[in-house]
Amino acid sequence: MSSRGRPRTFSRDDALRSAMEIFWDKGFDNTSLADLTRVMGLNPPSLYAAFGSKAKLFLEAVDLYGRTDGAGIWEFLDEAPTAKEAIHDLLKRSAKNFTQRDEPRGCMVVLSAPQMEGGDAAVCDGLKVRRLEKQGALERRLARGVAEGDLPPTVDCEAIAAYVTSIQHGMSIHARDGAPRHVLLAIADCCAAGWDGMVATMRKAQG
Amino acid sequence: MSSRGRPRTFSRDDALRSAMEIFWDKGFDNTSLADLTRVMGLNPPSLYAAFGSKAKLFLEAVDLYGRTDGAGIWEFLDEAPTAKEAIHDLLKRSAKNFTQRDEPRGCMVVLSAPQMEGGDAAVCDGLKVRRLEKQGALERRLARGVAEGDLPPTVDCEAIAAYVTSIQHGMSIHARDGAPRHVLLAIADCCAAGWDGMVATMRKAQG
DNA sequence: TCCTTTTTGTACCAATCGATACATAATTCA
DNA sequence: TGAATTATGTATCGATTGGTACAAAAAGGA
Repeated sequence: MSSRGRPRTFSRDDALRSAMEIFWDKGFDNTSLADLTRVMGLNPPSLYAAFGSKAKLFLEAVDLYGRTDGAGIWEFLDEAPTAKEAIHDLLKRSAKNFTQRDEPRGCMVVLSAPQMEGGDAAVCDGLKVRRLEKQGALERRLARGVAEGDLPPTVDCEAIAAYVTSIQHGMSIHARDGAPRHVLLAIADCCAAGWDGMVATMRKAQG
Repeated sequence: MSSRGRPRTFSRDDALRSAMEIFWDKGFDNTSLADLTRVMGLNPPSLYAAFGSKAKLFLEAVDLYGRTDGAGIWEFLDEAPTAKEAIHDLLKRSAKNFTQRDEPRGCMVVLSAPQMEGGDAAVCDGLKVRRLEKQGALERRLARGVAEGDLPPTVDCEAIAAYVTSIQHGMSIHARDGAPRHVLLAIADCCAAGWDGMVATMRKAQG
């Protein structure tokens, strides 16, 4: 593409990963440009030339997170033979992923920028969109379970998807509060233990 | 007490409530001193004389939240005849409380300051302590259910308490993401629908 | 009345925030 | 080689941050 001009002396990918790590650890607001230039090993003009702005860099970092450290959580969702197994596996993977050594605890998409008034709109919306995308994927997986017969047609897939993401998002807060891995795994087991009764009892449009 | 000196011209209680409302809406970091002095109707020296610092004001505001807008959620916890009813009521009240008109959505204790590296330690720890206090109250209510026989003695009260708070904390994020009230209520119903199967299936120390 | 105590408003502090101007260095293309 | 292009390091921008110094004002106590 652009081979003209002075070549950059840093790896864009490495710099982006460093940015991801500190954004994940400190969050968008608590991470300053001084932090970023330090861990990325470059000066502000290079950062802005390569990434545009702090907010754009953050969104690229979130995408990298979704492709790397955050990806494993969702790996078995579509491969699981039943919706029940898919959900239980998702929550167990979340429990493990949120409590790994040498990594910030919890999910970057949930924690790194609170959905508060006055926050950077692009950043907050970007994270919200990513959260809702995963919830949509979950809802589709549940609908597939209905189509394949391992879930009764009476279940409300939207409600259950919201229920499961609620548990998963709450896990991130527990992880940041210091909950040990076995507690997060126990949360996943609570959901699994109640599953059969839930899908048998619940009905759509209970209003 | 101290009747000497020039009397203050503002109501400390009213000012604190105004501070609570904007902290709840914008979060600790996104709320500036300029915001606070504007909505509280006083100048910085008066704010510091009355409340000490931004962080101390915030913690007082959180306490006020716990005594007022956030209190209703927990009202029926100890009065409910069974643990199951107590939990289902707690989550239904949370769903309603988190989606009220003319109030910020979600729980102030969960949302207003993310537990991130580099944040104000007193603020983050203060919120964490309040979260864990509620989780402890929940765990005690479950233990009471065991003692009174409406829960089998095999259940892991710590795990279930973490499971329920996970759902509740996740609800706050859903509320901020714009989920309508009926979706949050459906989450509460999912938990209730699975309850009997969960307590019948789960066992302590499954490791 | 005078002294002490406390609050008030103005004006301001040093520090940090995200973001840039500018000159220089390093490369490709002609 | 010379022109065009891009990246680099230094030094800094205006704005905003949380927090105060200071003197005037308003009360009680002697």
